[in-house]
Amino acid sequence: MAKGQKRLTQRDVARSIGMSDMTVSRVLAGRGVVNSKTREKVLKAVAELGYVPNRLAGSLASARSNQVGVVLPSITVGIFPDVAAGIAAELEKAGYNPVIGITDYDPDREERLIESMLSWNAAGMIVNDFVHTRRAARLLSVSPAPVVEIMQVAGDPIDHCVGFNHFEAGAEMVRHLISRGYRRFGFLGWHGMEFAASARYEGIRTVLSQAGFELFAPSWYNAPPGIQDGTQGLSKLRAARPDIDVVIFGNDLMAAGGYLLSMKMGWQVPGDIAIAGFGGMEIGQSLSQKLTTIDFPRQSVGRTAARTVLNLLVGQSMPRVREFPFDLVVGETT
Amino acid sequence: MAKGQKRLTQRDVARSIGMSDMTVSRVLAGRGVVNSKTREKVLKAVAELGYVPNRLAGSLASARSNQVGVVLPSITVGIFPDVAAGIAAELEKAGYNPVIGITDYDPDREERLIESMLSWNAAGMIVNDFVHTRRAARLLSVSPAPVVEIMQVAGDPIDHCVGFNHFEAGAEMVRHLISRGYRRFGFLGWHGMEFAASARYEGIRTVLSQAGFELFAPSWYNAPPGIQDGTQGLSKLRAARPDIDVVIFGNDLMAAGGYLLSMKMGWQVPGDIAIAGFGGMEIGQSLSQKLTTIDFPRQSVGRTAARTVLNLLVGQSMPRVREFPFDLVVGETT
DNA sequence: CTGTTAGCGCTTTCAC
DNA sequence: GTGAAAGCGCTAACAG
Repeated sequence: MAKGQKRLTQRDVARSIGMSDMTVSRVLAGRGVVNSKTREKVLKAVAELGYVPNRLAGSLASARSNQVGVVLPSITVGIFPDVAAGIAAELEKAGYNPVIGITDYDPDREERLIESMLSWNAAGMIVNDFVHTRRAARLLSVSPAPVVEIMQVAGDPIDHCVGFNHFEAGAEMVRHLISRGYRRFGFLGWHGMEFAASARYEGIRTVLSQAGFELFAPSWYNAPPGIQDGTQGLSKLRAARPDIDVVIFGNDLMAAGGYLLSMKMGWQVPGDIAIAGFGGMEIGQSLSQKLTTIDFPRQSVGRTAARTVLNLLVGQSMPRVREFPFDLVVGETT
Repeated sequence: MAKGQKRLTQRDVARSIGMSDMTVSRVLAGRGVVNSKTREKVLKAVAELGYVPNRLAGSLASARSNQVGVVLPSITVGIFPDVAAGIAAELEKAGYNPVIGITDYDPDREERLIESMLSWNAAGMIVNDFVHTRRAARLLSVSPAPVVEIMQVAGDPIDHCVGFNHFEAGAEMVRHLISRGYRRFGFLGWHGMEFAASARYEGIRTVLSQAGFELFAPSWYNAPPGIQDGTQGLSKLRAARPDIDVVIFGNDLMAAGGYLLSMKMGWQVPGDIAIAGFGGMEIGQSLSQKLTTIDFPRQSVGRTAARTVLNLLVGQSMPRVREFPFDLVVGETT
């Protein structure tokens, strides 16, 4: 391998065909007019030499960049993989690249990632939620790059936001369950740094207390829970409170875990126990009975967040707050 | 918001405390010696002004970068989310950032992403598998950045590789199943652009044909299959060949789908039908019966790939090929 | 349509 | 321990 060779420059390309570097720049950047024969000569030389432009230099000189910073708590959990995929797909169509950073739910890490991305002249920033360290928030608001905060809409965006009304999602789920006749509610979830989940829980709690129904919410997890947390959680919950007639799980993974336990134990769903989740993940719709859940258009939010950045970049004005509708999916488990 | 203001420079910081920009540079870059009082003055000014260094300029001048390009087919499918998380975690510990690109199993997109990352002076590159366009391979091998190809080990790496012997994983699974007494094998999976999956299939096919047993592999999917593909696939397979006594699924998601179908239909597992998967995903271990599968240490591969890049960057030599062991997980479904 | 000049914001190198 | 000069590789702006 040629590891360690000197890198070719635009000038090398220009020299090889007896032109100035500016001409090569014009061809490669696609700005300004160039004679079509000259253009071809340039492209041929570029291909032959295997020249790769140094965008660092270009971006420094032009103060433009095609990188968009994307800072998320996780790329493995819940709706984030799909959101990230949506962002990546939309950016790529426009010739932009996502630079993805994972905070692992740590605000300081988020701050560092944001700083790092801004220091690389990110053209725009997509970050999770409204909660940032004071410094991170300052960096974002001071930066000339457009900023889109995703997932939630109930808050005051630094710049722009696109997401869901999670409080309302929780509320809607409860209204459905009440209309189905359920009266004794259980909840299993986490809400550590997952503020959208907390908002959903608030919605659940509020509507239930308004309606005068009880909510039994015994266990909280301090990491994003999975299938087995749902299984174990439901097992304990039932032991403690056999009278609970419906359990709302913080996400579809947990709900699936709860459902699988119910099957194993021979509990009738619904009947002995009803089950609901959040997220609209494939697993919930793949069980023997389809899970009742709230489906969030995950890819769409990602795509819209990306489009918002891209549009702002070309000077098009965008609504500060973009709320996406969610879908109550009435399955067979309630 | 202050969108659109002129960006602060090192010189602004220097002026504000009556020093030269070089001194600020030394403090911020941590190179060279600076009087400790001067250092503090600089840091104070930096914090007060909210100065964020322009790494573009720094990296251009120093020809150094802390960005590592990571090019994967997907971040939502199979083992990739965990691999990516492992890479990100390890890079971050060392003060490096991953720049993640998603090819969606498109070689041309991979080429574009690789070019883009190299043009940003990526310090290193982590890419999936050994299959690239000719130009992408050339760009990687010509680049001064260390390159690590991940997932597979059976091949000739451009530079370095870390991954699994997928052929052997398939072979091992079949040996286990044969030892359990199964004789009529079914397989459901895809192997479009997922070369690791193809290698596993080859392992399966080879061992079976050596042993003289039949393999019925009717349906191929042209996208990464999920739970429901497993359900539908098994349903059709059973209709066509009720005598098949064990089905190997290309991944644990499909296997879970097959298992859930079996529960629903009242097929005994194993007995009426045995089920095996690949991946070691949570879902397989969360079913009423634990799934027999091959567990790949996904995070570890990511971490090791990252460490390989980081070590090469500091001049430490690394083995060209790093093979990770996998685990046969004997569950209750075979 | 093409070339020249200047400079992006930083770091390297060499003085002092 | 600190500063001055030069330059990384490209593009903006202007000249021709």
